[in-house]
Amino acid sequence: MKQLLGNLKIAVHDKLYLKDPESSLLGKKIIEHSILLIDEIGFEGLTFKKLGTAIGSNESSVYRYFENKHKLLLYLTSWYWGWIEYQLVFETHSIGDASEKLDKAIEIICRPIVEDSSYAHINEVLLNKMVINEFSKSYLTKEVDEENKEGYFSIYKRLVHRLEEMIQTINAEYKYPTSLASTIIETSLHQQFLKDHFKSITNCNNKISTADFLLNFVAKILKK
Amino acid sequence: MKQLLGNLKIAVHDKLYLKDPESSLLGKKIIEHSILLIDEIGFEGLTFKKLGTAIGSNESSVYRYFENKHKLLLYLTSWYWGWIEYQLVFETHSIGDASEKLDKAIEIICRPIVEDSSYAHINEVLLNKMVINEFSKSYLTKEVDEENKEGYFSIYKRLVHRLEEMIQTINAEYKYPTSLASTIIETSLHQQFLKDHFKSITNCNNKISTADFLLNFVAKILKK
DNA sequence: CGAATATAATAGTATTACTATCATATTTGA
DNA sequence: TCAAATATGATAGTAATACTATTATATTCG
Repeated sequence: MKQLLGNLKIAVHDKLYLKDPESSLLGKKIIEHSILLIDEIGFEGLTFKKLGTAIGSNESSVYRYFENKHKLLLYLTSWYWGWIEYQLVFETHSIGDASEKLDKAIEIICRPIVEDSSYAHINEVLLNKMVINEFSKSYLTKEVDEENKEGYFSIYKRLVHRLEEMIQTINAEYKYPTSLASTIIETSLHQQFLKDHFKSITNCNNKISTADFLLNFVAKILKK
Repeated sequence: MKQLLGNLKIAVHDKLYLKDPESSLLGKKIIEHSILLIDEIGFEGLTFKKLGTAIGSNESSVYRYFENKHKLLLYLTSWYWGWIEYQLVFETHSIGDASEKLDKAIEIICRPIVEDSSYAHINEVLLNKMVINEFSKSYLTKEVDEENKEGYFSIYKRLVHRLEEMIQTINAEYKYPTSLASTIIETSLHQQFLKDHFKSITNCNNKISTADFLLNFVAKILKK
């Protein structure tokens, strides 16, 4: 993985930033500390003023990279899904059997994150936590339709379509491949959240993983 | 339904308000217009100042009923789940067959909302839209654990447990009844949202309902 | 009818979410 | 290498938000 992704830049929609944060040290510090700060105080608590202080600079420097914190959230979540997508594509590429392929994909989506040293400024473990807690907020807005039209969610949607294709290959007669694909991703995040905060309404825990639940689930649904 | 619920007050956790909005005309107007206003401008756009104007009063009056808009959101979503729960309990009560019972429950959770004249000040159609768009935001916060301990989410969790019980009755060997129950509710909201905003990643539309997807889904998962 | 309670109006505060301006440092490219 | 361009840093300012506090005015209730 490390070797494969070593020099790959995760391509995020370029209207999500004013200046590419990957293009400078300061930009990378913004990304780095936004993840750390959101983990500490939550997305609602984040302000560009605090983020400015965290990077040893001030508000105005952050505003030169991102219009507002909503765009920053879109940037971070897009990056995350892009990163997951690469792993999924590379790690399932050589698998011939469709069922095995989908299982692997589910494992990749659900597995505990390990840090990827290719991106030194990004703490993937915390970024995953952030996606679990904040991703929904990136689209549950009044502006979702415009922003969707702009293409801000295309990486996420593409990931859903990759799962959909696998599902269709396994069972072409199954009537809801797209919904099942989007449900897999949504459920992987939701059950993870429940495990951390509403233990009484999930069976997922340290012994039973979200992947176990989803693998069982998908196997039964797609059985002919 | 109307007759049954006619005089029933949906019981919402009493720490969610400072003064019970059901106890006065002004309180009911706050509830009524908060739903309308959130539909218009979204939860992020809502302020107590705007809400005050909407009810023909001002900010300070609203603050006498609710501490802040987060508590108002918790109140509204609790009320919604309580209302759904009553329907579910009454409408499935007399059904003997467990599978039939769960199917009915899913239909109730997913069905297009019709206004319930028992609660004149609540527009259930818009409230349902609000729950789809805003419910996640009520728990995706830094305070979720404390608030959960306080019992602010108990109606929602109780609803999940009602589904869980049905699932267990149908198939006692199924290993993930709680996760399946929480997934059903989450998916019903999520697929509805996708249908409205991300059509390309769902199969649900005017012809195929979210209930169709979930019914098919649950039947396969619980088949012995 | 007077006391208690609910509502309305106004004012004030700290913070947020920016925009604008200017100074200074750093890079780069002729 | 030096001037120009660009990036960063610091400060100031604004409208709006999310409240709290106070006082005045209705309303209702014993």
